[in-house]
Amino acid sequence: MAIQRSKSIAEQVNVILRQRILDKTYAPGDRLPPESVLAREFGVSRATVRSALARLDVEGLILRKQGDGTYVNERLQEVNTHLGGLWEFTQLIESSGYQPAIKPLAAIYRAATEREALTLNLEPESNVLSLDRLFLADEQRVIYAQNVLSADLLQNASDDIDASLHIRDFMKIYCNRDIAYAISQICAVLPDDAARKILNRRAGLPLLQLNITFYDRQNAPLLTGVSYLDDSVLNLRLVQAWG
Amino acid sequence: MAIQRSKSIAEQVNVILRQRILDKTYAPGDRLPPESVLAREFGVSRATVRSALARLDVEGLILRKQGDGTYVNERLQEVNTHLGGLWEFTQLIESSGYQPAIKPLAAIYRAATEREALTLNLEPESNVLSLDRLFLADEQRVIYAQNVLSADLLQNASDDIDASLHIRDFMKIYCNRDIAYAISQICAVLPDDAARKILNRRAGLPLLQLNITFYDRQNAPLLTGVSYLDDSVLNLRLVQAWG
DNA sequence: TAGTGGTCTAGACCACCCT
DNA sequence: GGGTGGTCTAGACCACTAC
Repeated sequence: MAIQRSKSIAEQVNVILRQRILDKTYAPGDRLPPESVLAREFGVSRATVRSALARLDVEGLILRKQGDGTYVNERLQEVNTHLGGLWEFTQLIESSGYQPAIKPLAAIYRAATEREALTLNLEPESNVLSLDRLFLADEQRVIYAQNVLSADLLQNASDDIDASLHIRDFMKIYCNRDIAYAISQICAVLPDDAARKILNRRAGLPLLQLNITFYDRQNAPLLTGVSYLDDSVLNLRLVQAWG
Repeated sequence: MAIQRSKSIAEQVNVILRQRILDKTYAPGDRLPPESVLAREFGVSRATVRSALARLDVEGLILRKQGDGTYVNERLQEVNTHLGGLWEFTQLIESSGYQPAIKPLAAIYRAATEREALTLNLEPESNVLSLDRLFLADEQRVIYAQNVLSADLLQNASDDIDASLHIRDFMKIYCNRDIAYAISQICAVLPDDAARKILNRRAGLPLLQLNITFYDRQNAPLLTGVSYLDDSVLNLRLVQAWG
């Protein structure tokens, strides 16, 4: 878990508060100390504390009541992800209580399909790297992900690519690119035989299909892919705070 | 460009900027004026402008680049929702380019099922109001929603309930309750015959199923339901900004 | 009424990108 | 260097809730 970009003060406060909620220093249903008290404790301004609390609010971890106080949401034991974490498959698996693992199935260079070239803004038939990966939750097969990126993006075109990395780390290490946002389409499908067998799924049962394309800050498409998610194992529970 | 004091200033600035993006005053790919200029134009502080821009950023409508500027995301024509709008079905339909309509199918009182009583924190067999509604997109049937709430919540227990309201307005008008957040589960299912026929769907085709429960700020469950979504008509396209 | 979160301000400094 | 967004501060007032 090498993210460690808790650089800003607000982010650090966020981490501390989250930890206190998780280890029940602030127990479920409890009222947190007022923002002014937290600000004094951490030696920061109230605005900084509010910035940290805002994230916890969006995730549903806390409930804020004007004129009253801020409370730990006691209903979040059963929820395994908030909306922002939808595309972090390993994190999704982990927060469902499983041990995540990524098993690379294939990493091959080939010509782009028409759809891929269009999505990635490439010339037809351009050379792309195709990554097939299987996500495991406690040895159970839960997500089958097929991703494609332009071969031109790869800087260290070594032959031994570590396809078990998080997609974000993969893009950073091999392409020196940062993912800024993603556009996705979610639908229900009956998987083809290949996907069905890889996920060890009985015929006739539907799966969730996620078509995801990642972009960088310059709005250049970096990577596109199709993922199949077995929702019989992985409960996709989301919490969404109301604006 | 008068700023009214009714809603928050940041919200009004947000609406104005969103409008300018939609009507192409700020065209796709364009750089927005700097925050300091916007602050001066609206006569507000830079923090307020930033608060307004933050929402547009989360929705993917703009891309912010440190040291450079803020740009209109030119890739958002095809996206019909951001994650926060997932549970606003009419808004979802509207932003897909269709005319939304809610057709009430049934509004009956009955005893709660075991699952419903558990979810809503009710005594077994409590009296509940069951609302069956069909969402139309340009006359096409796209979402079939079955919702249930405790009969005790209804204050004006009139016989003529308007079930064509948005669920948020419904809770406000008939129960005087505000929805604070929702916990949902999303999965792919083969619908039973009833749901299949209501949505006019061929047999054997999967649908998206959303199990949603709404809560208020006091963390009391207000309403729970199951919705079936026809993703062949309604493309569920989401944009998710990366933290 | 006292205390809470919600909002807004004015100003400061930093990190980063451009030329 | 000059300008941009990113962060943080100190202080103010408002809206709401509990008592």
